[in-house]
Amino acid sequence: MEDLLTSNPGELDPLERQVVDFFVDGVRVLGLPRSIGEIYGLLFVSQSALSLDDLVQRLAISKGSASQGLRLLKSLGAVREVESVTERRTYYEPAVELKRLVGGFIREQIRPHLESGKTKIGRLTATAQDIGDPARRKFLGERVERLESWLRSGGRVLPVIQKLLGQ
Amino acid sequence: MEDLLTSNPGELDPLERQVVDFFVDGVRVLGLPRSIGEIYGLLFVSQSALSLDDLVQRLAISKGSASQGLRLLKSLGAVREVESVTERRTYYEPAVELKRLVGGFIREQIRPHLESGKTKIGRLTATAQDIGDPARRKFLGERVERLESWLRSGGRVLPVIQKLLGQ
DNA sequence: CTACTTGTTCATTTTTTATTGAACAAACGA
DNA sequence: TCGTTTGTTCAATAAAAAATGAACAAGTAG
Repeated sequence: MEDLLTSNPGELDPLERQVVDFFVDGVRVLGLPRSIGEIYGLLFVSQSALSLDDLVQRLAISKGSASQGLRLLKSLGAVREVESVTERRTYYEPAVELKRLVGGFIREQIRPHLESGKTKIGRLTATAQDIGDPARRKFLGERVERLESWLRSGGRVLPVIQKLLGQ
Repeated sequence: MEDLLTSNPGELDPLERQVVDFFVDGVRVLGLPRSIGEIYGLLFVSQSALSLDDLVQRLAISKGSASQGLRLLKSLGAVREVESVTERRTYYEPAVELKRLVGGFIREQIRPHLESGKTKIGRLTATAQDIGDPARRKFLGERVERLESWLRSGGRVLPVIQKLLGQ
């Protein structure tokens, strides 16, 4: 009933398990769901590209999870689609260059927050200027100033991180 | 029934609300619970130090949340205890130097994961060496090598971040 | 000693987040 | 055309994380 030549036993071998768990823990630090770590981990340890259905079978996750997980990983630039002339179905392989991974994460998960932070500080500045008590207004002005300086620092540090990890 | 002179109305004014929400969103990016953002935010916008009970009253959170939240913030170096000779109870004020905040976050939330990552890669290396098939073993050796290089990069980048944010 | 204040701990409950799986769409071939 | 394969969407459910609040400890004052 089982084909020993395919790498599709419906269960991970110990090494695969270890690698997958490594990435499950890894993505938790980044605030991403475990399925993301499982998918990326299995691709990372696999010598050949895998299809969505391979992931569903081997990780025992739902098609929905696999589909959504792959979408996020693609948006991060962490997986690539492998074109096949003969096959209709899509295969995926991991991007393993740290530069690309970090770049995608910064672009998709960090920059948007810096941007919305700037907007919110703008509104904050406006609200703070309406404060009647001068001492209070001065104090708040300084605090808002501080927030702006934090965001500026963030904006300056990100490119440096990317440069340092470039290769 | 209500004392208009104390800053303890049991409800936040619009500006305080805005600042607290700013930090609630901010800490979510860092993977910390909202109560952490609420507490730090209220301290940040307050001109005088606040007690645990002040936080409970004004934010309408439980004593448990306030106590645990303050503990985490203290461990991050994000709040300071203010000593008072006259008062028995402890008051808290926020640390507002980015250097200190980032340093604490790296020390408490990032470094430990890098360390445990190193350990796991050690185990991984051992497992990979037991693989029979030479081609497979070679492939896995390269991938594990890649993981090590990621962690090395992380270890190199963190001090640079800290240096850049040191004012 | 008792009553009160301040704060911590942790089992339970609530809230939030992730996962599932059924319904659907699109592409293909027979 | 209809049946099959491949993949997406999203409402319902399950799992994980956070917040609560009661019980407790330690200190203080009367």
